[in-house]
Amino acid sequence: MAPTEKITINDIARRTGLSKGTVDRVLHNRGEVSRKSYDKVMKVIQELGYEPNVYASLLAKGVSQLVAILIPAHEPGSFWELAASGIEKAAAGTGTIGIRVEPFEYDQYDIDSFRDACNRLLEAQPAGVVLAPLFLEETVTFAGRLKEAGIPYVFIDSKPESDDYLAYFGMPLYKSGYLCADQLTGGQENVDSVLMVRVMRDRLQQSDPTINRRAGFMDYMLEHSPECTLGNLFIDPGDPNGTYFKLDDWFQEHPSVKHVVMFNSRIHLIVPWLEDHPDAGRRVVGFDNLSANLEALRRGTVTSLIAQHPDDQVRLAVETLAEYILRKKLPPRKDNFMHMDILTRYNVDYY
Amino acid sequence: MAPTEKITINDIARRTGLSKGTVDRVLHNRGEVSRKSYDKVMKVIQELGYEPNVYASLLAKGVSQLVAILIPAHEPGSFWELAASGIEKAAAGTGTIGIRVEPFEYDQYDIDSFRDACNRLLEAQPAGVVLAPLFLEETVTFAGRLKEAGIPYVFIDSKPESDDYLAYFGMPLYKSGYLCADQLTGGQENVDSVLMVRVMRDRLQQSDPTINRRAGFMDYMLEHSPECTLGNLFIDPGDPNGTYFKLDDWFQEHPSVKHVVMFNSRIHLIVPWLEDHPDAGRRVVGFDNLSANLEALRRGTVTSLIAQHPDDQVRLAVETLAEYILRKKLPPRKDNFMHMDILTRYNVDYY
DNA sequence: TTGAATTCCGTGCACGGTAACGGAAATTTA
DNA sequence: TAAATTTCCGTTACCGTGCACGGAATTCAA
Repeated sequence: MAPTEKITINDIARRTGLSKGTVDRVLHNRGEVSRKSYDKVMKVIQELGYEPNVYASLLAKGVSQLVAILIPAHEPGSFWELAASGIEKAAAGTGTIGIRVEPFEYDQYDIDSFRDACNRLLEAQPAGVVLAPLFLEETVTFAGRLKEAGIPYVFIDSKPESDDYLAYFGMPLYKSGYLCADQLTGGQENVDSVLMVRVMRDRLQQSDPTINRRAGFMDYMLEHSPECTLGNLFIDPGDPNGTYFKLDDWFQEHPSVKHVVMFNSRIHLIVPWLEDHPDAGRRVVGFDNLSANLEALRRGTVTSLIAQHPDDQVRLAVETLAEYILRKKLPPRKDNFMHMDILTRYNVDYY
Repeated sequence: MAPTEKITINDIARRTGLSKGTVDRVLHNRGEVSRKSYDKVMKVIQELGYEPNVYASLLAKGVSQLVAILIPAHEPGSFWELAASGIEKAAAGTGTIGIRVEPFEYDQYDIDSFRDACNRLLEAQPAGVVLAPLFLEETVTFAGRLKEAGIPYVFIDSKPESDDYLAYFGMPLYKSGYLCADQLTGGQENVDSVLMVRVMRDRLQQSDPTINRRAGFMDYMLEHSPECTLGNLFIDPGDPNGTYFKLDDWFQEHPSVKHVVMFNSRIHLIVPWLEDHPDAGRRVVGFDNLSANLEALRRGTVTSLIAQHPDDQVRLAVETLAEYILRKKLPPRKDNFMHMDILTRYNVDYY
């Protein structure tokens, strides 16, 4: 029933006058083949357009290949929990036949735990790795080790300057800031004041997606509301009370401000204050579909969220690796910028 | 390396004292097995938690299974072209190992071509079918034939009252109308006038998603802008000039109307008129990411689009069928309401 | 009781590829 | 030149299922 006769390793053996053992050796570059035979086999493979049968290969190999995922521990309600849910999806679907997926987690505030996770990962001898470069420098050196070991890797969320990765899946960060500004202002020109709530970062040398987002945001504002005052308020994610009082103080001084934005996934941190001080005309925009954020969106406290699909990023990363591992196929694009979802209270339910 | 020793059909044969041939016969219910042996085998299968090896199975069978897709012909730039693109995705990815995907197309305005496509489809003896119920009654009877033949099927886009389908993937239509209204008004209360552009339908007994959308839309308006006048204008998709003149006439009479909406994928039909008569304060909302619609969005003529993912619907439908065909696994949910994307000029580029 | 028809089951090959094993041929060494 | 290596290649036994074939055991008919 197949459109064309599937050609097998035996066909190649026959056509070259060699045995399938030899053909297998050239297919997997494991040496012990003379130059002449090698060329002959390669030629016939080209001519016939041979493609190995994945089932047979997997069946013979017996073992499934491991794809390791290196991400921060997914505390409940955090951004990385969303990514982790993609692991199950990737592991579940038929999309990953012959591939096992295993997460290696670390504390995103503890660089030693990161190093530790890297080592554990390498010991597991994965055939491919998915990783999010939180610790920039460490990630680059780790990528070096992977390269040395001949293990392909795919970045998600953001990526370092490196160039040896198989693929990247993430959000266009600058653009997301731009979109964010449009959502915050509702397309209105000449907004006169905006509050940007930011998180104090004590961790060093981390890759910070919010920098690019803020840049995009500010460029939009410059174009559409050049006179706008952009206020900054820094809060500490570990200190809810302090956050609350800081917001109290800030709005005491700027009572007329109607637009509030945060560039990371933690808009939920300021929701308690906002709900204690309701304002019908206020617009609040944040990022990412954490459950706490979604709740606030449903209640109307948050006007809209800009969400990426960390689970899809993981899924696509795994599928890309699977395709590469099982059939040595390179992805069509190295850098894959993914769609940004706009979430409002009216489309959040079927998310 | 596998977590637990994989148990095979031979293990079962040994444990039951029967041969693998017999085990195979009970696994596939193809008879010629005594009641006693059958029970014994089933018992051991339960105990050991046997799961067949997909590779070996596929390898032995040799042929991959066919999943047939029954959709309207995808004229360039039409909604169904988007769905068709999902076929390639489904066929390409490793997601569909062992599964061939083949479209069977018909003219959505010609019921005979639909019947014809149904027959061609059945002759191909598919192991599963994906279908969109455009011709309602015909679809129901066709579903009956599928059921009779023991072929599982999955609905996309919309679904009839039937209950024998394996799964459904589609948009929550009523909700999408609600969301649409929110986008059109930008969250403003007390909009005073809206134009709903509608398409004349000559085809009968078709399932029409726009009915539910309009209902959701009108309920939103009733809640937020009870005084709003909802104007209707019917156009003929085959007559661009007539459309243009009708819009001319209508806006002659209602020059102050700033809100225009369409409930199907053809907002692009009124774009020429809109661009000839620009209005900075106008808001225009439509559905679906046809390329013509996206262009209009980029140019700012259309304010926002509400898009589903017809390609994802097809992909998920195929994967669901694959999972069922290859491993007899039922989908976690029968009815899968999918996310509605809000597209604006600022997030359209990475769509 | 014997032959024929059923029912039920085991055997063995095929599917396409993997990789260990061992041996022939070519090359090097003494 | 014979022996010791090295290079290169064919053979073969799997991997877990599917399925055709044929035979044994049982039931039925005569």
